[in-house]
Amino acid sequence: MTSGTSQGSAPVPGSLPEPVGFDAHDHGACVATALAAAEELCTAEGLRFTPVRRAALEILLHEHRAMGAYDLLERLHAKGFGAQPPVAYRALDFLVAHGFAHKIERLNAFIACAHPGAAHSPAFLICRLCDAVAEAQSAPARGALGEAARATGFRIERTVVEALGVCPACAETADAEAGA
Amino acid sequence: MTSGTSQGSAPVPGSLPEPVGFDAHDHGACVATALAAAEELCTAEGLRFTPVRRAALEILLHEHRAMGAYDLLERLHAKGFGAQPPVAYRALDFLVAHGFAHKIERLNAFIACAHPGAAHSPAFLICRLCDAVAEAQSAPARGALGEAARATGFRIERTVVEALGVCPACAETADAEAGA
DNA sequence: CACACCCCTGTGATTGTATAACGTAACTGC
DNA sequence: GCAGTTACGTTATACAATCACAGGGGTGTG
Repeated sequence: MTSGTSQGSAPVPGSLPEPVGFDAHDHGACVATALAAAEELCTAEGLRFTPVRRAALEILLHEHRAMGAYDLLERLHAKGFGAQPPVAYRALDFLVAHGFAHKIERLNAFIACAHPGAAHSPAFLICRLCDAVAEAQSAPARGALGEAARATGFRIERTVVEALGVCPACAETADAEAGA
Repeated sequence: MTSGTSQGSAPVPGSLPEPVGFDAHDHGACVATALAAAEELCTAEGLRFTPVRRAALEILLHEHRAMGAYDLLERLHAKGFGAQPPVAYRALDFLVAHGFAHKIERLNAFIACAHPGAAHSPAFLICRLCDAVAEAQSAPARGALGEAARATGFRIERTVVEALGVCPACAETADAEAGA
């Protein structure tokens, strides 16, 4: 539970945080499902799920990892869309604003939401070795900060919760190397 | 109450997040105290509290708000230090690494630590209108995420907790404007 | 003392992230 | 068709961060 994002695909720690290898991955189904859900949600809410926005979400879902805005821009351009930064940023703004994607502040990167539709304030587990990101729920964090905020009269609207550390796969590899 | 940082100096919401007006502020004393404490800590730990690093901390303490790296760089340069980004980033790396300052990921900015010396994992309250930042404690947040992490085998090393919202001063102004 | 070594500092150049500003195109309702 | 609104395309630029390389000033050893 709570997890549901990357993690499983954890690459070799020393390597670059590249696509790793989705060649024979069965993302196809889950990507299609998520896209359909997003489309339905947009229709229901009167939002315009335009081609760029759809393509951006599709790419994020397909990659299944945190992507930089310029990475996304490159892919969008390859698909025939514009090549200028605002193309990517406007699509990302839309996706983030409506909960289809999240921004990982620590990485200056974006990732498709793992629990689309559900109203949630997400928390992330970020591996500092392979940059894999897992999405969890953070509602409880409001209890801790909420008190401090109430005491000072601060009105919380949104929270960013990101835990840095080492994912299971990388920890295993690191331990093995340390032992050798 | 946890606070202790900016907040009190809250400017007009529409205006720029400028220094506001520290003219007749009595920071002098607390800046000196914090600097002395940092120096002592460095001596104790065998760290080199070099002139650039000291000047950087002094500026952050004096400003008493979240500063961009280039803001800091400008000030350092005005004090006779180098003018290139690495000058500021290296000093900031040192200060952050040893707990004398924190990075506010959401703002890509840095702020002097409000509880120097004490081992802590800080949380921040960030006003989206005036960019004022207050530092609180977040240790409890680990309870929430800690469980999720344990379940997945993720080893947490550091947490970033940042709450976005509206500070008391800005809320007051906004309410007044809404009523008018 | 000479030497190598390491850490810190300085500089130039480059990459990456994000937004401002402006005009245009497309969809909506009348 | 026309006006209002929203999204898109393009140019340019501000801001954030890193790379690569050149000196300088300690310290420890021979």
